[in-house]
Parts: sequence; C-alpha cells; structure tokens
Amino acid sequence: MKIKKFIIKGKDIIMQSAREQFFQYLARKKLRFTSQRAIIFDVFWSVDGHVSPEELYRMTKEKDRSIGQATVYRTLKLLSDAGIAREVDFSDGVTRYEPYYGQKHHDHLICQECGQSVEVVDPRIEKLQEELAWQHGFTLSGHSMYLYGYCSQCSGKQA
Amino acid sequence: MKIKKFIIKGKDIIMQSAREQFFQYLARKKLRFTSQRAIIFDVFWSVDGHVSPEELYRMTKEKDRSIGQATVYRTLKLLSDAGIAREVDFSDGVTRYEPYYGQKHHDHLICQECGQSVEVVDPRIEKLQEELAWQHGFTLSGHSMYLYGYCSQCSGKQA
DNA sequence: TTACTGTTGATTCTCAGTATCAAATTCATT
DNA sequence: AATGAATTTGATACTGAGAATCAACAGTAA
Ligand SMILES: [Mn+2]
Ligand SMILES: [Mn+2]
Ligand SMILES: [Zn+2]
Ligand SMILES: [Zn+2]
Repeated sequence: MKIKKFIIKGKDIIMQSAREQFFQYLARKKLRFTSQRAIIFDVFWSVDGHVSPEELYRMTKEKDRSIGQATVYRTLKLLSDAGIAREVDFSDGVTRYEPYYGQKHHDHLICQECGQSVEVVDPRIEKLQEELAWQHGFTLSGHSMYLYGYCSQCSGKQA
Repeated sequence: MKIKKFIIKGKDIIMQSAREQFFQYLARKKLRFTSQRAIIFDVFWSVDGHVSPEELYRMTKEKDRSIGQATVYRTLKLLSDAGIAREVDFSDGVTRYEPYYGQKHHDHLICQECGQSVEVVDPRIEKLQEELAWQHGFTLSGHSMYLYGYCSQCSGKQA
C-alpha cells in the first residue's frame, strides 16, 4: 500500500518534471505551450506504453473532440525532439512512441506470436556497441536493437 | 591479379549456388523459375548491396523493358522467404534488401551524415543477446541491430 | 490598436507497398 | 497436339501512414 502510493507519487513527480522539461524545451525554441499540447502530453503520459499516433489521436479526441490528427503527429515529434518521447519500431508497419523521460535507455524483446514486448537492457552489450563503432572510426550517437522471438507462453504452442 | 580473379570466381560460385537455392526453393513450393525471376535475381545479385525495390525496378527495366514493378516486389519477397535476401531498414523510409546467401549474419553501422553503412558483427554481442532473451524466458529467433553515428570523415565536420 | 509570430484543424498530397484481375504462360494428362 | 488446371504477369486501382498546405486563429510586444 505505502509502497504503491510511493510509486504513484514518484511517477507523478516524474510526470511533472517531464511536463516541465517539455515547457522548457518549447520556451527555449520560442514555441508555445498550448492547451492542445498539454492535453496530448497528458494523455500520452497516462498511457505510459508504446502508442501509435493514430491510437493517441483517438484517445485525445475523447478529451477534446476538436483536436486534429495533424496536431497529434506534430506534438509527438516535438516530444521526441524535447527528449521525453522516443520512437519505437516493432516492424509491424506502425511507428510507436514511448515516454522516455528519466527512464534509463532500454531495448525491446518482442514475442512474434502474441506481440508482447519486454523492455531489456544489458550494459555489457551497450559497452560493446560503443567499442564496435569506435573500432570503425565512428562516433556513436545512438542505436536501435530489437530482439525477436517467442515468449514462454507462446513457445510451448510452437510447431 | 590472381587473387582478384579467385575472389570473382568465388563470388560467381556463390551466385550460382544462390541461384540454385532459389530454384530449389521455388520447386519445393511448386513455383516456377520464370525468366523475369531470373533477371531480377541476376540484377539483384550483381548489385550486391543494399537496394530498394524501386531502385531494383529501375535497374531491371534496363535489362527488360517489360518487367513490372509488382513483379520486383514479389520476387524480393520470394528471395527473402528462400533465405537468400534479407530486408534491412536504415530508418530513412525505404526498405532495402541485401543478398544474404552464404553470408555470415551481420549488423549495420550507419553514418547519419553521409549515409554510408558498414557491416559489422561482434560474436560477444550476439551471445549476450541470446542470454538476455533466455533470461526472460524467450526463445530468440532473430534480431535487428543498427548503430547510428558519424563516420571519421563526417565527425570532423560536426558542430 | 496594430503588426508579427506561432498554432490549429481541415484538406490535400505523397509515396511505399498491396490487392485485384484479365491476359498470358507453363504444366500435367490425355 | 489438345485440353484444362495452376501459376505468373503487368497494368491499374487502392490503402494507409505520414507530410505539406493554407486560411483562420491566438498569443505577444510596441
Ligand atoms: Mn519501451
Ligand atoms: Mn548489410
Ligand atoms: Zn508470446
Ligand atoms: Zn559519414
């Protein structure tokens, strides 16, 4: 109970910080923190998962009928640039976004049967990636890594 | 000279084997090794790089004016299924294909400035990926890993 | 107020990739 | 060779994600 409350409070604080960072980013770029952007941010943050622009569009519409789809796309791009959202691509044709503020970097392990995804990270891999790039004279600025397979439930059903 | 000749000969042998594997695959699936498929295969193989369907379409047209774009798309898909081509996605909006027969698995290191890509592989990373999936109860069937950064030429020009 | 800059939603557009389909080709049997 | 079934083809229409356009709108500062 206490722990859960603590966690929720923690998440809430993070949310406020992220909101603040978004605000700061906009200010720095002389852009405005409009009501639409606020709504989109809030819904996006409350989902806290891997959400496509179209999904988010549907959800924001429930809060505000008048919000346009283009604005959702635009805002997600802004959130990316501000460093509080990240694009993820599970190779199923839709680009998704996930909250990224204060979150450690992670990669994804995806079940090809049921679609569930697990967030994973291995510091040793991260280190080796850096080395690998270095060996080829590259300055590494980022990477994307997706591990595809079958989860414990689904690998039983496999042929 | 001799070495180059040997390499070319080697490549040629591989090409023949890949062609043979394509043929076998088609036979197994009761599909036909048509002239169009042969042409597309040959051009694809001669390019030996990361080529988009549209690029390949343009190139095959130079060999045979009458080949349709749909056939190129279809054939690339067949080559994928046959295990002699692989889709690659450098996150620039186009899916590319690369020959994959007899080639060791590799990942890609991409320069975000000039677009050049380097094929890389680190057995230690591959191993750790396997372990990582295992730890989460997953059976790993594949992965995609792209390292983004700036090559030695381009990192000089960086701001 | 005015002038200016950024924002919005609707709409149109683009572009990769797919679905459709009638005509053509190839294969299997007779 | 003739028949008929199965596969393949290229043209064309279509789809769906995302971007571009644009006129109306909303803050901002003088
Ligand atoms: Mn994630
Ligand atoms: Mn490659
Ligand atoms: Zn599963
Ligand atoms: Zn470069």
